[in-house]
Amino acid sequence: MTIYDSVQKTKREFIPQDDNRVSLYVCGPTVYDDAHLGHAKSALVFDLLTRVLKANGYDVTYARNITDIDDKIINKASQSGKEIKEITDFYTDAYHKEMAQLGIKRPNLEPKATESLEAMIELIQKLLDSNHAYKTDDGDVYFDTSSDSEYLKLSCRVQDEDDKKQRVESSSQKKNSADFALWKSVKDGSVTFDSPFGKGRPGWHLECSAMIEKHLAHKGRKFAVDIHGGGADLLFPHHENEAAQTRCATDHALANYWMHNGFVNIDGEKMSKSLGNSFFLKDALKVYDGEVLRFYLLSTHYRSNFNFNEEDLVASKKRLDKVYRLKKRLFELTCEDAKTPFKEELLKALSDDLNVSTSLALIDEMISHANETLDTAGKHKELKQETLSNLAYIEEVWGFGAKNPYEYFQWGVNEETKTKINELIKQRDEAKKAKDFAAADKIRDEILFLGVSLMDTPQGTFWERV
RNA sequence: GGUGCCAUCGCCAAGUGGUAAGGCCGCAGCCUGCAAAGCUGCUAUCCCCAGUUCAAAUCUGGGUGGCACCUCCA
Repeated sequence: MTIYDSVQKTKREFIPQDDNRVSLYVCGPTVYDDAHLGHAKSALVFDLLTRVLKANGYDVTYARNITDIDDKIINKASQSGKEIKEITDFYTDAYHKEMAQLGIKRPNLEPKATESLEAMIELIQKLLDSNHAYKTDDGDVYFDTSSDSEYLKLSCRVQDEDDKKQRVESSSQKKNSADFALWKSVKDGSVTFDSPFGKGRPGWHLECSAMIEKHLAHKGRKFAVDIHGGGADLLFPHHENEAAQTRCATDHALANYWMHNGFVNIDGEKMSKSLGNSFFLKDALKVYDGEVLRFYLLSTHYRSNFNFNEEDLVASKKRLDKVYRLKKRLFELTCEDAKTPFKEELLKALSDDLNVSTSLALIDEMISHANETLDTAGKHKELKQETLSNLAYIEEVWGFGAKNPYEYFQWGVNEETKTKINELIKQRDEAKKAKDFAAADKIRDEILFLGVSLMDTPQGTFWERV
């Protein structure tokens, strides 16, 4: 398997440190608001990665944190008059439910910041003891970036000297402008946690380093984790700072491979609060099947920026439809597991830094070939078995195609309408029997008006939501 | 201003030296009472210029045009 390492900026053969055991850490959400499509993209990418790693025989331990200590959460609490925990529990729960609708499996570990304070304090203490951190008169603790010769190497950045001076003057407590807070003291009596450095709260960057050290780190190895992932924007400063902390406080580097997923834009514009164009997952899920969103959001390479628009989503859905139509043709047959060339090819494509395009092209070709053979006369028992087995493999590795195909095509249609459609289909069947095609076509138009298209087959008339 | 990324058919999108995958849309046909679905066929020489090479979308240089990060952000 190969992975593009976004720090070395090159594709590398993936070799875990510890036999076939893989540790993967991904920066998760700060639970103060609803998840948007960007959160979905990130969670999807690493869900796919986990599935591909497992399909390659690796034993994967996947951790994704929940940031439940943060100024934005605290602000929201004070504005709304709610308790912190009420807010974080609500959004954590919503996050899980929405991601589940996208077919995203829960990671093995989901450490919360509030449950990792000891590990954070321990890490700060180590940094203070080794002179990589210092306290200010205000009671804050900062990481001393000048103490780390490797600082900024991860994100390949160059410190601008003029800029450096200016910023230090404006915040005199810091030794260097790039220094970041490990512990912020809180004096106004709002939300605080106790520590040997006084009351306060931890810095954001610290959380991930501490949680990795506590839950995931390979002790005594060169790297704490095999793969560290997150959104492209996190490379600097978040991952740079994380890596610095771990490097200076422990005997290993943070990660061997770094993976950063591209951004989701909406109709060509960056999602942002100020533009008011954040597309929340909960809203998208009202209009589209979660599985369609999964397919669409994963249909382009994870490192490219993704431009979400309805037209492309519709085109993407049509592609997924084909998987389900084939499944429909083989409905009621049971599947025996078998090794097929298709599976090998599919996995090979995905194992090349998640080459989803090639993988999807293989799926299209497999479907086309199966349909072609099924169209020609004959029983094709072997082909049917092989195809079913291939479809099951797609479900396992890609995470789509698991639904009942009839239900898939009728997604979002309420029971009342379903009854009405079935009634109209009966009427049309009678008209067809009587060779009254004008009446039958009129009924079909009526059904089409309900947003449903009909398909007459030897097994009867079926319908799909358009 | 600094750093980095990208530019392939109407749209989405693979392909990093050997002569352009796949999907959507469109057109023609088979099938169908007619459709839908499915199948078959057709549809690009890869932003521009120069260079390296037997050979370049793919490498080098220059240009043009996008984008991202540098501040909380997936």
